[in-house]
Amino acid sequence: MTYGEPTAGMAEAQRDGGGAGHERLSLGVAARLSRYLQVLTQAKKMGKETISSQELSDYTHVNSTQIRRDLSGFGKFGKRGVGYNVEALVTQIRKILRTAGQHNIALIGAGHLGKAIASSEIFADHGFRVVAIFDVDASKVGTDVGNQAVRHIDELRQVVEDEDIVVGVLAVPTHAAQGLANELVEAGVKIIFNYSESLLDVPPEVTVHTSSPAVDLLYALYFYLT
Amino acid sequence: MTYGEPTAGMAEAQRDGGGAGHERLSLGVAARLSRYLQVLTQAKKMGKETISSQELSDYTHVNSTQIRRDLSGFGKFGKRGVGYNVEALVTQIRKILRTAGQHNIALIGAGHLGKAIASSEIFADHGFRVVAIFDVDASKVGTDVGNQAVRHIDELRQVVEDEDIVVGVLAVPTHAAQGLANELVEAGVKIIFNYSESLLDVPPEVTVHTSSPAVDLLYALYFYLT
DNA sequence: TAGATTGTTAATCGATTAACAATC
DNA sequence: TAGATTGTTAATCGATTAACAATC
Repeated sequence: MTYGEPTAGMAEAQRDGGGAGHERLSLGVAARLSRYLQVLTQAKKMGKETISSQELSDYTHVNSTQIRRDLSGFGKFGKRGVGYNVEALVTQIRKILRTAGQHNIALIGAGHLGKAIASSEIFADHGFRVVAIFDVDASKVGTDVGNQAVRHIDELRQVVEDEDIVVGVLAVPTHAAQGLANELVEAGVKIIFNYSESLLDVPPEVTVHTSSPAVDLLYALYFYLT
Repeated sequence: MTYGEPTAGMAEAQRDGGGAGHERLSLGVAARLSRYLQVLTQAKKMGKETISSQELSDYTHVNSTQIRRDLSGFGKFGKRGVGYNVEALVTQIRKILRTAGQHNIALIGAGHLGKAIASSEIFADHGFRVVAIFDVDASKVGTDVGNQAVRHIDELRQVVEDEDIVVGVLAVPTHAAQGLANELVEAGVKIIFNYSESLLDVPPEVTVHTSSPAVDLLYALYFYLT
């Protein structure tokens, strides 16, 4: 039972790999592990000590058998009759996803959405730290948002370099998104999280992830209506 | 894309009976069609008249052969050598997803996030209309957000009934989310879009979709780091 | 015509699921 | 022990891909 290894010749280190696995996870496995992590992180905050695959299934909508299968590919993390230790599982999954460390992100846009993001803990809980907030609007530059001073976009390149920023979050109007995406790319950012509706054109080495709540709603609605 | 979101009773996959489905779409197909719709909607706004499966692939990260396969299951929408007519395809997919109509939604929370959502077009573009905004904070009630007056949460039940609201969007702090989810459920809402981190417990007939940008970032980061 | 792109097939691979023995 | 839940198997289903004829 190997997970996502279109690359041949790496069949080892699977069973009890834990963090020792060297294979790239398949897209599906990586996506699901990330979702388990989301639930586990919150469960941990709520003081929950153990969690069963069925409970994880209820919150993630992933089949419980598949959850057990996903996890057992990396080790025997559970205890029969009991479930999984929440804290230990968080640690294991972070190791598997190699995202145990801290990551600095740049936030572009100090409007309502930017403020909401800056003051939220959703990123912080997963090791992402908003180290700088930028805006093009001179009247916003210098004001405080989420205990940081808003900087002018001209400082972007320098900050990305100094802070080793890989991720940029675009919380700007749709019409301004492509231009600011270009600036992020030029500054060296590799992952752009796009909250606008704009279809962003970027070089192949840059990944764009576009938030699309309406699409998610359409999808949920379809299954409600049928 | 949302990977693997099985719900109970999704076993009815679509039979390729050649054409207009009366059958329920598989989760994967419904999720992908929703994403095509997102891109097409924006492409239409930008004045694009035709789009190829390869272009759709670039923006959605779905294989182009699969896109053609998904679409050809419902009809011959494309023109060889040219591509798909954007406007016609939007209409077709809306029909397939049975979300061609308008849907009223209730927004809970008039903070930064609530304001960002209310003034955004992301929902409106897909036929969702925010018909009411609620908050528990008396000092916010009556103020204008996105050209609507904020109402007190006590009015929720009546408004849901009057406006035939199926979807509720929770843009509130994590600690308040469960209580307000309960109110939404009691008011008769069937789909809750949760922007907080809270793990919401709801009855089985209600669907919760939790926004999780940090999870999406973790996922993107994994593929950048490996 | 020449180039582009769809619609479709067939083969393969990965994901999903039910079921249940193992074991806490 | 009795109940609960994991870890694993085997079967099935869906996704992915290459390839290419059809046709704009």
